[in-house]
Amino acid sequence: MVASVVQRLFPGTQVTIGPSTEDGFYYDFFRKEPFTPEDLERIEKAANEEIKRDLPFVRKEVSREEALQLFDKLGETFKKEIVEDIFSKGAKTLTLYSHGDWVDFCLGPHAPSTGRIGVIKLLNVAGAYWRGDHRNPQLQRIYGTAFFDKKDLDAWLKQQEEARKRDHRKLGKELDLFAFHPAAPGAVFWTHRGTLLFHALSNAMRGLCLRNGYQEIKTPLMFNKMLWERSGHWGKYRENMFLVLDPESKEKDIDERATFSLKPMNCPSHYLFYQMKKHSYRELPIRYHTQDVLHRNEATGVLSGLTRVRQFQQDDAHVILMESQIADEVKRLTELIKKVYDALGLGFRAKFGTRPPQRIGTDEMWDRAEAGLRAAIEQTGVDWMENPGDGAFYGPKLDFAVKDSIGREWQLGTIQLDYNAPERFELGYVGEDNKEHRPVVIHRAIYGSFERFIAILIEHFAGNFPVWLAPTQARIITVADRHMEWAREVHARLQEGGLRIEADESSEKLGAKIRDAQLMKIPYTLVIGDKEVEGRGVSPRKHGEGKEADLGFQQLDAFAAKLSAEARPPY
RNA sequence: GCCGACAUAGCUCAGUCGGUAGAGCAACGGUUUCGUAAACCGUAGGUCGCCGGUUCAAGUCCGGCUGUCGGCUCCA
Repeated sequence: MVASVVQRLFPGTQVTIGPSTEDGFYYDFFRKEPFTPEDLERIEKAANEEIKRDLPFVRKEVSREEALQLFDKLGETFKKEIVEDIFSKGAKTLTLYSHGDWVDFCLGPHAPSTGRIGVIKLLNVAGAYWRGDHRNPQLQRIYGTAFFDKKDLDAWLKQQEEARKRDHRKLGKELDLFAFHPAAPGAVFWTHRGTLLFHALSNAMRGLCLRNGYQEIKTPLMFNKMLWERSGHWGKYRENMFLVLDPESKEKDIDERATFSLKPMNCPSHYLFYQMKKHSYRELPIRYHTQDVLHRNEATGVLSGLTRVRQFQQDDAHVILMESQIADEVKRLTELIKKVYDALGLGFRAKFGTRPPQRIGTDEMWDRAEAGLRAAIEQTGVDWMENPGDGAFYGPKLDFAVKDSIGREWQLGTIQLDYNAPERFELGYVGEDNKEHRPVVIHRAIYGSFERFIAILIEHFAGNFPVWLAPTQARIITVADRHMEWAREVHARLQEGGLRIEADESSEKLGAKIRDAQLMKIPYTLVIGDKEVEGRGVSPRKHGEGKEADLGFQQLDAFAAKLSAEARPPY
């Protein structure tokens, strides 16, 4: 119906496709002039008037010839292309739906009439490529949604607005966690508070890896291009790599001038590391964990807050193992991921990417690899779906995805089998038979990148971090200056216990200091006045509103023990 | 990279028709010493993202660039 209104208001506009989405719909149009925000308002108004006319939707089945003739007459070249497609895939007829004198095809079903639609709200307009291919003409996509009545729409809009309040970019500024500067697009400035949060996560992962048979290593950040040629990155990934060019070189070709590249991934350097010694089958699986900085030269248009950056760190690991160990290892990994996500309360979905059309290795190998992954995921009981053909060319994978506050799904953790790398790098181990064998590699990350993971966590907790993650775990505030001495002692003693404590020594009133601490979403505010000085204790106030917030007087040692317990990572 | 929008003080934002930039908070100085979400008075703070153009005059209009945002493509 929106398309019919667009064609009436903007003659000459061609229609293409207009499917429904999770929370609304979009329709792609081909028109030279861009739709302005004002145009959207006009379209929305006209569409809602059309609803009131309550025109019936009429269904009709037509043959290929009839359909082509119809859309040819209407001058709808994009529609004709889809019609051809539908019939070439074996359809016998095409279902048309019309209302008034406007007609489109659709599998249906449709509502009986336009009056049933309720209320339409157009949200925004964006560019999109015909058939999702950037070599094709660019279309204009109008996004919108519809509800049975205005009240539901308003409620939904309000909810969207609430979600935007927990946007990590907004909270990152408000809670003083990170910043960006035009001088380094896509690279994060972590503030002290943000760095504390980063390290809390990073150290928890270190501990987890240490307890699960990993060795943490660090490898160079920059490598001679010969390494990338060997790994295949030079051929497949070079446009995403930051290259170091030889200033002396007179070569025009950037390929020839390049000498080194910043690493976009850790894998090749882990293979080099593995090869520095000879390995026995008894050592396998060997697990290397690295949290080094990576650089990927992402296209300007895709950068977005912390979720898509050019410089980032992963909780990356590569497991080198025998094929017979895959099923067991994948199960352990899936359980590890589940443990971490569950501890944080993150709802996630696993996506099982199976063999793509373009791939290496035998079908028998893929059968084994996919079966191993499938068995592992089924045993752990996590929510998963199959993404046929979404595996990497070198092996199948499991991706773990979580939604952000506005509903966009981001891939975080991943488990990928790799049969290609061991060949390229000629990795080997000495087997029981005293002969050289080829191992398999598993690439895995649990957080994915710290940057993206932190973005998701900020939105998930709306900035209200649990004590173990909170940059400041408690802030000390005094009622009057005469309480400063005890406050400083409390500060020092808690800090000595390894806790992240700060003190507000300003001359503000208590209420103002409480408010400041609350706005920073600090888990505990420790009030110190006459009572606390005398009793050698503190009066903690838990973050959040309400009468229960004030926990009342507590001895310092008792509170310190409680806070320390809460400060321990849950994994 | 492509399409569109946006860019004003540290932050959030106002700035009408083109006539020489403003608020609140934060900061700084002073006063205040107070018991659970904002004490009071004062001061300072700006190359209106950058470059160019139109104009007697540009935050305002036009063009280019950079960055950000919403999508698309991409995402080993």
